Amino acid sequence: MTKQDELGSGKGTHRGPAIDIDHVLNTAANLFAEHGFDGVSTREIAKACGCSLPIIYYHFSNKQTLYNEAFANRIEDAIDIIRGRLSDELSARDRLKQLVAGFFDLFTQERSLLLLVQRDIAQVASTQGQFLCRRQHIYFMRFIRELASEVLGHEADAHTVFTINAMLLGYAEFYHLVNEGGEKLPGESDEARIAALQESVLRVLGV
Amino acid sequence: MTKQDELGSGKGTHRGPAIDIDHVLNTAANLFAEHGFDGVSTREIAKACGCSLPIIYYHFSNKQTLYNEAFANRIEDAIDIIRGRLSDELSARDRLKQLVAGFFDLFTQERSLLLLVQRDIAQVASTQGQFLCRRQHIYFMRFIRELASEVLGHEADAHTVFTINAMLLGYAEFYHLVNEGGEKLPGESDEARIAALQESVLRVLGV
DNA sequence: GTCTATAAGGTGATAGAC
DNA sequence: GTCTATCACCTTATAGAC
Repeated sequence: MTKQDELGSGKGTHRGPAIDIDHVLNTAANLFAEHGFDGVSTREIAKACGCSLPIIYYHFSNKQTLYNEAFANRIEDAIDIIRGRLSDELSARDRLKQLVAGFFDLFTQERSLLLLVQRDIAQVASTQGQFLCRRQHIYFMRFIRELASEVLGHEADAHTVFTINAMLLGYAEFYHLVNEGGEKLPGESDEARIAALQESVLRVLGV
Repeated sequence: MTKQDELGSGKGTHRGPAIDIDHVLNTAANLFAEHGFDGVSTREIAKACGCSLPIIYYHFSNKQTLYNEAFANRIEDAIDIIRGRLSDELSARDRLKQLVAGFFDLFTQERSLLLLVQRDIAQVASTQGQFLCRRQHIYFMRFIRELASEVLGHEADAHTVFTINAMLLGYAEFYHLVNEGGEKLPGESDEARIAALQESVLRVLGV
């Protein structure tokens, strides 16, 4: 929400901005994803951004705010990216398959996105955090329910939708776990994995 | 009662042990689960245990060691608990259903166990941590593969096993997320959820 | 084995000069 | 807006008395 002025709107007497807000948000998101909120210090973030610590605090009131904005900045477009890949001309079944493929691509290719979501989920389930991606979560579940219902020809029940959602997230988690862990992923290529995952989703739907 | 510990073999001139190792491990596991490795200090753990900080360091060489041992202590019996619930007399299909129910019960009833596993997985996928529950993970996947193969009558393919595993973990994660998040879980009771989850697993298998 | 006291350094955050 | 310097506190870990 709080997208900054970017540049140029200031007093104008000084040299150009020494800090690129978008760069800070991206760098912070990556570090938070890797090490978690408590695992990275504001000093480390400043250093990684090539700027001083106080300038961070000048633009973000505190560490939590920086985290929240970095998180939002990284995840805000995620749903739109998946949605943008759907072509309306296809059948509901094929759109559902595209949805699965889009989710797979997004969360396997951008590891930091998944890590942020993972940490977000874990925090909600422990310290009653705020569930920063609640909006996206609800939206995505509704999305699946609509497509699933269209495929089925009747309203999909809550449990099936819940399970499909869980399967997709769990799959992405295991994907990175197995991959970075040095073990062998199932299938020969990501295309084959997507096809198999789509097949599994349709099976859970019973079609 | 049973556990009071075996270090009475020391000098013997002092009063009894002021520290219960098992209590420390349990307390530490709970705190680490809630707040993560970096989110809790050794001081907080000592305080929660009702003992001094140095005595922690006397028994555990450093914080990481305490974490590893607390983690191991909490997760070591997990697989056995699930396995112990299986009765050999049943069909492979029913044993697979029991496996799913056991997994569900274990990871939904003991939230801290799931949180530890979640954090472990996230860490492997980021800082190349050690994957503390690697052994259990491999064991569980093999377990599923064996039962699934028996149900199918032929060797289950890697992707199906992978997906089922992912579905079970993702389900448990979402269970806590939705539950603590104040939203409504699918189904009317855990029994109904288990039944639906078993059904989904069998559908993924295609039986 | 257990304690008090403390070392050595990192943390979030800010004051104040420019 | 951006910096240097700094505050007050917290961190992991240990030394040394008992």
